Amino acid sequence: MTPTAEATAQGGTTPAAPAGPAERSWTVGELADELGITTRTLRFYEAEGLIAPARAGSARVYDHRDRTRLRLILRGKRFGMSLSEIREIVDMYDGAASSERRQLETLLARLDEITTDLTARQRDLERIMAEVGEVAQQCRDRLAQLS
Amino acid sequence: MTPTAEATAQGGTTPAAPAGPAERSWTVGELADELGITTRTLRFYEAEGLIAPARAGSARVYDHRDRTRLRLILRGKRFGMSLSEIREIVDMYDGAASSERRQLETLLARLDEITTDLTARQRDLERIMAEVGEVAQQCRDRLAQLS
DNA sequence: CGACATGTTGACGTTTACGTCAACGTTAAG
DNA sequence: CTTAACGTTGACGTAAACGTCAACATGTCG
Repeated sequence: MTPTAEATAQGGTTPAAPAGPAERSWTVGELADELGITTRTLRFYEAEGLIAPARAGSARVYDHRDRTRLRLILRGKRFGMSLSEIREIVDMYDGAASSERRQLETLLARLDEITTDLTARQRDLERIMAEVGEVAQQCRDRLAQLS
Repeated sequence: MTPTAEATAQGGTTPAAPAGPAERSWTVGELADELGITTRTLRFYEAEGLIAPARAGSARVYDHRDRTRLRLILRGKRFGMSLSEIREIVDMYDGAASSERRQLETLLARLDEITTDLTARQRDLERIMAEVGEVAQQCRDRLAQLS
């Protein structure tokens, strides 16, 4: 329904648009390509409440905010967070604009926990890198021994 | 079968054993408790070829090497590696004792790749921490505004 | 000697994070 | 107007990483 004037904001560089900072938008396919994921994944994340792109009729329309959020999500994934953990965090980005003291305080407390966890992970990472480095050194030593 | 003299190495502190540095060993349950995982997980890792504990009859007997390896495995898991990736790495720990030039060289190359990946993850982590820190700061600002 | 704790091997169930169709609507080109 | 490209919503399949349960052996305490 309503297929009237939906095809807005397309031309990359609107020459001299006086009242708009060239609001770029993406389709599922475009964004999926750019992020190196599939459209299925994007729809899945939406169903899981991780993102909520606008719609042009029934088609999804992603903006900069969505894109940023997605990159955050993928970054979280890359170092082992589950989608529900990620959702918890990205939801906080919205919650930080709250104006209720109680809500802000519990949010801050949770952020502290997360920071603690992240710090621990950082240490884990350093240890792993150190150990990988050790093994590499052993390799080099052995190679040297083989003159 | 062969349930003869298997119950070795039990008493924590053999009073004055002259020729042994008190080789400690663990049962599945003990090790699972210590590592905060279940016995099922330990058996699963074994089936997947990640560890190969000794046997006393049919019972599994883990030594220090197994325990170290397990901690490595869990460390890897904690920051998002799959079990097959982990297996690849822990196998290298054994491979580093090789004496074949070719093998050592491919191993070193792989270790370089891994290091690159780990470095990338480190950056991801730093970014996430920075962003979480920003959100926390926003919270504090808003709390301050509520005087 | 019987109960109980702990071990063993299957075999099957479950959750997460998507992949893979199928069936359909909508512009864009030829 | 047909075809093709891209979008939509289900519905079902799947691989990884265990959990759960059954059926059994073994050692030990009272």
